[in-house]
Amino acid sequence: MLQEEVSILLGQKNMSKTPCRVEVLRVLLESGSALSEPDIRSRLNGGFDRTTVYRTLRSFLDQDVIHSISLEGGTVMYAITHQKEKHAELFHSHFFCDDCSKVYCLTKPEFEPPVLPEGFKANGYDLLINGTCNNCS
Amino acid sequence: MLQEEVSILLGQKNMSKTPCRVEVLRVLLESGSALSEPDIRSRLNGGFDRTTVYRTLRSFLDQDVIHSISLEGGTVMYAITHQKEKHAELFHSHFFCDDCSKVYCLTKPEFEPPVLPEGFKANGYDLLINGTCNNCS
DNA sequence: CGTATGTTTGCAACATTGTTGCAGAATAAA
DNA sequence: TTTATTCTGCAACAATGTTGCAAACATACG
Ligand SMILES: [Mn+2]
Ligand SMILES: [Mn+2]
Ligand SMILES: [Zn+2]
Ligand SMILES: [Zn+2]
Repeated sequence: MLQEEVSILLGQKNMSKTPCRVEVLRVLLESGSALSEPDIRSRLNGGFDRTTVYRTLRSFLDQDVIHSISLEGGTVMYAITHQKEKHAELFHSHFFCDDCSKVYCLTKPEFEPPVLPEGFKANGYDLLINGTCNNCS
Repeated sequence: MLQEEVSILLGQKNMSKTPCRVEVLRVLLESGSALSEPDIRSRLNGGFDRTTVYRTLRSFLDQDVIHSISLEGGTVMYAITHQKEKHAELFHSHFFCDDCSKVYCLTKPEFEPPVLPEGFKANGYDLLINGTCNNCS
C-alpha cells in the first residue's frame, strides 16, 4: 500500500530511503492534493528541521518526483508527479478552489493555448484555473 | 505625453500626485513591459526607499492601476493595467520570453479554458505562456 | 499668517520562503 | 573496525514584502 508506493517512487529514481524523504512522500501521498512546505512539515512524524525538508523537496524537484505550483500571492505548493502517463504529466494545468484553497492537478484535458501575436512562439505554458471544487459545490 | 498620462491615471482613481507615485508610473509607462520591484526602484529618479516603493505598488494594486504577475520561481512583476477595454483587461494572459525574460500582457485572444472534471466550476484563470518573443526570434 | 489635520516618506524591525556553510550523527563501503 | 558518503540540525544569510513610529511635507481652516 503506502509503504510500497514510497519505496517504488524512491527506487525508480535511485534515491536512498531516508527518514525525511519517506515522511515527506507519505504526507504528500496521503494528502492527495498539493501542500506548502509549512503544511508538509507540520504533518511530518518526527519533527524535522525546515532546512532538511527544503533539501528533501529540492531533490524531489530535481528528480521530478514532485513538481511545484506557484499561486498568485507567492505561496508555493508541492505535489507528487504521477508518472502513469509520463508526457501528459509534464505539461498539465492546476485548479485552485477559492473555497477550501485546495490545489488539484488537472491531468485530463489537453488544453490548447491561445493564438499569439505575430512573431511570438510558444514553448510551454502554466495554467491555474480557480473556482469551486468538487468537494465544495 | 508622459506627464499627461500619469496625471490621467492618478486622476481617474482620485489618487494624489506624490513624487514616488509619479516616478513609478513613469518607469512602468516608459518600460512598456512588466517590471519587478528591484527593477522599478533602480530606475526611479530620486532614490526612494524600498518601503515607499512597495507602499506605492500596494495602493496601485488596490486601485487596479497596476496588476501583478507571479512567475514560477517566485519573482513578481508589476505592469500597468491599461483600461482601454475595461473588462478585457481584468482577465488576460501573459507571455514570458525564455530568451530576454521580458513579460508581455496578451490582451488579444479570448482563450477558452479546458473542460473541468465533473463537479468543478471555473471562475477565472491565470495563464502564463512561455517561449520566444517578437524581439528575440 | 499660524495652527491643526492628514498624507507621504524613511528607518528600523519583523515575517516568510528559500538557500548555503559547517560540523556532528548516521549509513554504507572497504 | 576503519573509511567514505550521505543526512541532518543549527546558524547565518538573501530576497521579498509588511508594519510601527516619527519626522517631513502638504492642505485646510482660523
Ligand atoms: Mn500538478
Ligand atoms: Mn497583464
Ligand atoms: Zn474546495
Ligand atoms: Zn524576448
